[in-house]
Formats: sequence, structure tokens, C-alpha cells
Amino acid sequence: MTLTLPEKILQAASELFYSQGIRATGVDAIVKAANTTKMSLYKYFPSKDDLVLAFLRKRDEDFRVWFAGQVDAKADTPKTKLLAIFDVIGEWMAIPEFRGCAFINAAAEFPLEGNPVHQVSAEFYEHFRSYIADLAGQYGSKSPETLALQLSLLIEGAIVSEQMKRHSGAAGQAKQAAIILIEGSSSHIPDISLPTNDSRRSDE
Amino acid sequence: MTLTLPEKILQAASELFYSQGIRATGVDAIVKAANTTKMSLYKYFPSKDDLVLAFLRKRDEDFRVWFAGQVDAKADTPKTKLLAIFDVIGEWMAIPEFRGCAFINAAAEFPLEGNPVHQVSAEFYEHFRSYIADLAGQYGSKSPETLALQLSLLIEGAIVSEQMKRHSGAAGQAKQAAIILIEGSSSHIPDISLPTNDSRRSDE
DNA sequence: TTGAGACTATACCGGTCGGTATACTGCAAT
DNA sequence: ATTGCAGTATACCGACCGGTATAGTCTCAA
Repeated sequence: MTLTLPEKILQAASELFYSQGIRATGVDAIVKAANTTKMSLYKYFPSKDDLVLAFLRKRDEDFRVWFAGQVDAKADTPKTKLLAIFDVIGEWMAIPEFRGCAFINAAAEFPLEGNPVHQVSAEFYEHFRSYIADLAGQYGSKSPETLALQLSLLIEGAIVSEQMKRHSGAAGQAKQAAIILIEGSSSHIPDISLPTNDSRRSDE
Repeated sequence: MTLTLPEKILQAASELFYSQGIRATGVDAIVKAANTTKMSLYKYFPSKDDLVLAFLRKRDEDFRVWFAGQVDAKADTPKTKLLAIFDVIGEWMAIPEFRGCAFINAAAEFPLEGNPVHQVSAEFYEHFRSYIADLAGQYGSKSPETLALQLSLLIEGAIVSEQMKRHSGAAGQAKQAAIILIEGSSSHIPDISLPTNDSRRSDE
């Protein structure tokens, strides 16, 4: 409770925007949740749009710092970090407050490309992808950008899938697919003389 | 222009809902676009919610029929159909009116799981996934449900990614990843010296 | 000719939207 | 003691929201 007033307002707004949607959240509801008045809100945020952008920009910053921290805490090599990403995503999805990705949702609510809200959302995923590409590069992927894009597709897909239907195990499936893609992207020579467990020739 | 009035209303509403978002579209705008009056609209659709559900249900039906038709027109074996899915998605994304997936967007606008709009959206992806699982089964995948879920993650991810930033080549990347997953899911014994019926080895 | 149903026209409802005006309280620095 | 600023309280604005009431126009069939 040592938050400044603008921080308190932004926090209340963020929770409402994320849990109910941006358009579905009125300024009055934010004011009530933050236990303040419209006058104060409009002092620090000249318009609701400004508040929305502040929400997304802070979320961008916070989420990426938190995420990288979680990954670092779970793994210490590029390859294991790439895989740990999916574990972190899986844990994030498990919390009851999970309502999907704030940026995907925001982009869906403001579908025009030129809209600032849409643009900030797009930037988040650019940053996220370059984070993955960085790890992929350290790992020694043949094509870090390709691998990063493909992994991010799996991640975004898993988030959306879990948002649609909870507890569908999307993160786990995404991880299994990621393992295959990561292995396939390795510049190491693939060892083909491994256990092709017996000749169980199944039919066409 | 041989549409009945309720069809005309539904069509106008659908275009607005998809292009601008559901919450962002007022009843007055729909009425104006359909060139009719509120009284007529409320005769056929007792509430805006009913209209929204009608929009989603028709889209569900139409899209899946259209999609399967497109895939069938492009390929005639299970494996090539699985790959053709990504080509169809890619072509769909290329049209200028593309604003992502109506169901993902709707689920983002109505985030509560219990909401009928959310539920109809979730059902769409269940149907879509079982369509893929069916193809995967015909193909002879070791685990059709697993492959179907993984491919659907790639597809959903590609749609979201393209929605965020147009012309990012997401569908192509998704297809490349899908090829690897499909090959890996084959119950056939991988034999590098044997030409498979239709595909050359596309990756190292 | 009449009347029923489809559709239009328009005014209206209470409520909420984002945003503003005005006046007030409490407190800290001068 | 006074000023100035952070924040409160509340009433208000025009616009729009989803939805309704009432009355009028058109066509077509009995």
C-alpha cells in the first residue's frame, strides 16, 4: 500500500483491463477500484486511451523482465532455456487469473493496424521473438530467426488455445513440438543410427 | 441482393463485428449498414447478444465448409491435405479484409469462460481440431490427437501473429514447422534411402 | 375492399460512456 | 498565517448504448 496515486490507478486499471477486457471496463469502474476520483485519474492520465497505453507499456516491461527471470531460474544453457520457456508458460497458464495474453487480447479489441494500442501490442511480440531468437542463436541453431518465429507460433497458439479452453494441456503439447523443432534446427550432426526400435513395419 | 431481411441484417452485422470488433459495433451502425430499422432488427434478433451468437454460429458453419472445400481442392491424400491446410490459411491471411480469427477475437472480447460467446468460440476450435485429427488419423500418425493439437497450435499462432503484424510470413513458417512435426509423427519407419510417395526431403 | 403482416419512420426510454466544472479538504513549506 | 498543491466530492455535459412504443406505409391475398 505504499503506492503513489498514479500507480494505484494504473494497477487497478490493469487488473480490470486484463480480467474483463479494455472496452468492457469503464472509467468509473477504474475510479471505484482505485478508491479515488475521476478528477485525479484525469490529472495523471489525460484520457482513457493514455491509460490503456500506460497499462500495455508497463505490462510489456514487467512481463518480459519477469519471464526472463523465471526462465533463468529454471535453466542455465541456451537449449534448456528454450525448453524452460514452455514450462514457464505452462505455469503462467495454470494460475486462475489467467485470461490469455493481454497483447493478443488488446490487438483483437483494437483490430486496426494503425491504432496505437495495436502497435504497442505488436511491438511486444517483436521483443519477445527477438528474445527467443537470441537464445536460439546462442544454442547454435542453423537459423535462429526461423526457429524463434516457429517457437513463438507455438507459444502464441498455446496461449490462445488455453484461453479458449482451460486445462487443455496446450503448453505441454507445445513443448513436445518445440523439442522436435529445436532438435531439427540444431547445427549438430543428427545421429541417425539410433534405436529404430526393431523392424515393426507398419502398413501404409 | 436476393437476401431476406434477416440475412441482410446478419450479413451487415457480421462484417462490422469482424472488421471493428463486437463491442465496438453498435446496433445503430448495424441498422444503418443493413439499410433497415431497429424495429426490424429486434424482430428477428431479440437482443444484440442473439445477433452476436448468430454471427458466430454462421461463421462457424461457413468457414469450416469453405475451408474443407479449399483443402480438398488443393490435395487428395491425407498428408498433402494436412500440408494444404497451411496454404489455405496463408491465402486467407493475404486478403486485405483479414482481421484474424473471429473466434479468437470474440473470446478475447468476452473472456469469461461461462459466456455463451466464449463457449461458441471454443467449440469452433474443437471442431477444427477434430477435423485435423481426422486427417492425421488417415495419414497414419502415431498419435493423431497429439499431432492435431500441435498443428492447431501452429495455425492459431500463425493467425495471431499475422493479425499483429501483416505480411510476416507466419503461415509459411508454420508450414515448415508442420512438415517436421508431420514427418516425425509418421508411424512409417524413417528410411532415408526410400523415396516416399510424394515428398522430397525438404530439409537437411 | 378490407385486412393482415412485413417493414419503415421516428421519437423516446433509462443507463452508461468518456470527460469536465466547481468547490472543498488536508497538509506541508514558506 | 498564508499560500500552494495533492487529492476529494459531486454534479454535470453531450453522446451514445441497447432496447421499446407508437404510428404509418406497402403489398398481397381473401
